[in-house]
Amino acid sequence: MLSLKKYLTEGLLQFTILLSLIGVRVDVDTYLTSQLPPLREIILGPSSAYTQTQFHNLRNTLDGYGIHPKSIDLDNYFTARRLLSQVRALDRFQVPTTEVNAWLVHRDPEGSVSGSQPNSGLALESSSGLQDVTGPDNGVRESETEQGFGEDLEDLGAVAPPVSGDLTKEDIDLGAGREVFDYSHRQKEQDVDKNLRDGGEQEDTWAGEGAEALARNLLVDGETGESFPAQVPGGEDQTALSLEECLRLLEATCPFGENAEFPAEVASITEAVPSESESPALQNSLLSPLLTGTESPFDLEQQWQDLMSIMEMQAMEVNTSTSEVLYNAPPGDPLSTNYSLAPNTPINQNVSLHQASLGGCSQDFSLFSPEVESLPVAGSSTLLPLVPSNSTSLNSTFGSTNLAGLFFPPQLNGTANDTAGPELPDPLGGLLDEAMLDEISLMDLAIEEGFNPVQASQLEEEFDSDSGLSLDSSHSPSSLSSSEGSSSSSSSSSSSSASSSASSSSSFSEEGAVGYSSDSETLDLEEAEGAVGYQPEYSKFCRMSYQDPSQLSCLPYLEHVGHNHTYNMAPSALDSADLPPPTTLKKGSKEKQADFLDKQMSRDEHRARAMKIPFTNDKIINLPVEEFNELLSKYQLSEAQLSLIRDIRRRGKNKMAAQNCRKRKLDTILNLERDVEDLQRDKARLLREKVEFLRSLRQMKQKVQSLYQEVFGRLRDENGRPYSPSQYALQYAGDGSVLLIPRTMADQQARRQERKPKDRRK
DNA sequence: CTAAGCTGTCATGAT
DNA sequence: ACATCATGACAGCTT
Repeated sequence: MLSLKKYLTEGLLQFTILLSLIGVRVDVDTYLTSQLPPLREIILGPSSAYTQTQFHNLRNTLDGYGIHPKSIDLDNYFTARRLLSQVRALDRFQVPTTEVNAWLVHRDPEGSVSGSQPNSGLALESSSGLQDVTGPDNGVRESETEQGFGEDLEDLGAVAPPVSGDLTKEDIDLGAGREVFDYSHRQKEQDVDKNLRDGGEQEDTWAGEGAEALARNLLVDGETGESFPAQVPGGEDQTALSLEECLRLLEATCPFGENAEFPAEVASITEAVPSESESPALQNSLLSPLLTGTESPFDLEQQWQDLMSIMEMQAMEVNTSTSEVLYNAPPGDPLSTNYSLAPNTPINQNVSLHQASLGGCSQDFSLFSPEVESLPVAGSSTLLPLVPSNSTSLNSTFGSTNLAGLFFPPQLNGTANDTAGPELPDPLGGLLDEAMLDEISLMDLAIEEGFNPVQASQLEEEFDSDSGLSLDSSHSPSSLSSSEGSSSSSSSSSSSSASSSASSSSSFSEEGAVGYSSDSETLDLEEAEGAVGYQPEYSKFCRMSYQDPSQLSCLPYLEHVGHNHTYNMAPSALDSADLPPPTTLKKGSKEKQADFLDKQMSRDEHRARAMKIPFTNDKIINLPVEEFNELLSKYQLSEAQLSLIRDIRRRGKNKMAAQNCRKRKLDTILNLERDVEDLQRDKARLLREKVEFLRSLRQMKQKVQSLYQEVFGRLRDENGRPYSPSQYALQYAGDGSVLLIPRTMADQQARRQERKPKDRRK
């Protein structure tokens, strides 16, 4: 019993560590990158440690089957201890989205993560498979870290296509088997694989033991997890119970004391694991061609789906706030809930996408390729030979807990495609299409700009600066307008956008101060004239029409002018007729000056002169009503003069109004143009961020997957034998604890969860 | 000579 | 009721 307890404790501890890692965000990278070959190997997969079978074999090799836990892996003690410390740091494991979000925020260096990701779940066992799988990823990832955004994109999308193309039947099968939803399908595949590799020690066909287990589960089915152990046959039941106890103990104390032995075991395992990437270069070379072209779209698609899934998960969490028992927990468990939602959930999406890719179908498929290919494909290829049972078991377990969705890339969940695939398109189709377009555009932008994920912030800044440039451009127009001298009421336009405020404000102030420059200029000229040359001009004017300004001789003309359009022609004709002859022909510079001034004068000014109006048009137009009335009252003016003055004032004001109106119009257009540009930048930025988030999410999923496998692989029953992934699965309870339950039960719960969400949605 | 743009003006409605 | 503003529509002028 003691030994059993130790084993259980070990397993629990490991699992706890895993969970903590998941929740806390362990630095897998550190382990991987750092000089800890063993762990790295374990995570990355080539090593036997990763897979249950492998681990088992390893144990046999090292210590033999019944080896005592303590003797096994003292080496790993430190590693385990480190993990444990991290775990302790975490209060409790919580799979919920919150955790996921945290990951997103604290994204680990891509290089390290990426290295683990692709391989994590799948590729562990077969060296060749591992090489294939890991090689590409590693190469890509590494390059990714330092490379630009485009490369990231490539990384995301690039890997998939090649892999898909290379996928063998086995791969496809694995993908299908992986699917969380279709458990039976998975099981069968798993069984087959196991039989081939492990000799099907514990694995029974789904129909066989699985059916029984299912039946038991049904009995237990229970809403209460407690009953569960009883359902499990013999040792399994005990195991489950013991696990529960262990969990409690862990939660209560989480001491290392007894567990010390077990950590050591972990360490040994880690060491045993081979280096992750043996043939990265080869992989890269193979993949590189594919990656370049279509990767980005694929990746984007995938990420988009991931994002969708995250959002859904969050929503689900909110909905399913109620806590649930560990065994029955599925409904309460956010993950499980999500899982149930599968079709709509990210997981489902992934699955469907994955399938599409596998099927070699349409664009969707191609889109997904990046993730799918990178992880799932590689994993599948490797897994088929090596870890059939593990992969399937993992899938099933994850599926039950929703974690599957998180952990497993679309490919892993591949089998789900069959079921979920069809459903996905409907809800997501439109969005996806849009998203795809956006993403594509984003990609274009990204490519054009060549920004890296790492450089996202920089890019944003650049964008800001760009916006500044745009502002400048906008400024130029505004400045032009200001130069034009209109006193545009830019206030309205400026108010439209804060960004524009700077430019608009500047223009505004100028405008406000100056008013229409043209007007001011004219005014200046006029005033100058008024001081010096007004009379001369006037006389000159009057010569033509002359005689008595006050008399009727001018009136006809004035009347003519007074009329709307007709007057324009008449006066101008008069002016032209009158002025040119005297001035141009015989007079010198003075004449020319006068002529120039005349030309500068507006029609109304000419008219005013013709009418001998005693004050400037500027005053007529710009004086306040009161002052204007006073001014008029000071002079005794004829009706014609008064009429002309009113018309001049009216036209002058209308002229300014028109100028303001046009300026406003122009500003509005410019602001709209700038707004469009800003929105486009924001859109591009958001898309980049989305890509980043999706990438980090994927990495986290991979981490979780690898951790799950690692923990599960270290679990031992009372006999010191590893648990069969096909028969057992780790399930996360709402309270943060982790349970080892029969796969049948897990599957059942998963199905239940699936139904609920669907119903709810409908 | 024509087209396009700019500007001034008018008519009209809103403030 | 009046003054002013805003704006569409026109027409003339300039390029």
